[in-house]
Amino acid sequence: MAESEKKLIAVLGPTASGKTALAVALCERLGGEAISCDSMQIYQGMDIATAKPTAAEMRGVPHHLIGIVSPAEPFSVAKYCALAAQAIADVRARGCRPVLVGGTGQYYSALVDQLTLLPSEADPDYRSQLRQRASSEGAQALLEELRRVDPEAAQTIHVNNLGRIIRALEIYHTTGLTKSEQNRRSHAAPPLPVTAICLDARDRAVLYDRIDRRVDAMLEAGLVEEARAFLSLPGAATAAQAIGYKELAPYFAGEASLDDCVDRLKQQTRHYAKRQRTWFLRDPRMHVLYIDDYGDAQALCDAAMAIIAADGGEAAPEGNNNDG
RNA sequence: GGGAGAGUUCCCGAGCGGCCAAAGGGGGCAGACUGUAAAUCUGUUGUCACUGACUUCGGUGGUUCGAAUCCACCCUCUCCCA
Repeated sequence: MAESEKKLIAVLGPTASGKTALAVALCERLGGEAISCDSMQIYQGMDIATAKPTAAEMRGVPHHLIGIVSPAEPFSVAKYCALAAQAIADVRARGCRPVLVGGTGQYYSALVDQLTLLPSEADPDYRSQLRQRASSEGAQALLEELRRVDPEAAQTIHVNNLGRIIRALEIYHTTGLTKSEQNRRSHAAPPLPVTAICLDARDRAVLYDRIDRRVDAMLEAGLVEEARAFLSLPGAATAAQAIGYKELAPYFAGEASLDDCVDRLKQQTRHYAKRQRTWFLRDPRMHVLYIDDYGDAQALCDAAMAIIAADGGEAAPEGNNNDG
């Protein structure tokens, strides 16, 4: 089977679930290259906080879309999709198997469902204008305005979610099409054939323990200094949202102890992990692999290979995968 | 030893005679998500036979038609004077 006919492989899951290790192992077995699906690892710097794979972890497997955008640059799903589609094509052209790996659900879904994200770029002036109106007239007024042009969208957006209200109005303002209409048109292309594997833990304590240990390791690796440097940079819209920096700000400001900030950081990471699970696990195409079902990385990789084989993307690996 | 104050549901914290299973926040649990997405937002959170009943506001005993709220004593903690 030609590489271009084989399904894309995707290794997804909550943070600290072991995506990188599994993806690298799969690449080694399948002759693959990893393509990151991570809204924060895409930025330059920010190495510790975003847990970018180290050279040792990559074990020589090429990784794409990591550290390629300046944190000062505005980034978006649409840009990601374009870059990722190109990366997938490049890997295939090289005769290699693309293995998507990451935890950003929105990027993953937009890419794999091949959403056609039409013309509407952000319009900063219009946005700030709406934001002003929201503070003077209230968000309810904006929602009512949206209801007039796009009742369908207004129905699904909560008043408190101002960002979504503004974006919906912005879409109409910049394209003349409603968000609902755009959403319908976005499904012009068929979804990419993919074997998607989501890592998860049956026992949530297992995942949370991994998160705690990872944060501790980040601190040892110099997270505090990286955060101090990052926070002193001028406004980096999207990048500034990364978990790992803003949580330490109270410490730098002398308003909280480092320990308290670190606890907060771990907490925020757990919340994030939950949101990731919610996103990935609702996808009916998702194959779930519970990390606590497997004794070692080898067994986990065998299980993943079995899923890939069963999903029609690859010949079954030699050896057996039955003694998990 | 003397004086002042505090003990509330998983945590913090409001309540100070009925409208209190008890505001608000945190945490937990669940969910949404189409150019901010590691973001933003929603629901839910004593128990049960769940449009009702039952148990709960440090403990015990009172006052009252009625108490988390008032009284007495006890226990614990904080602070001030010795």
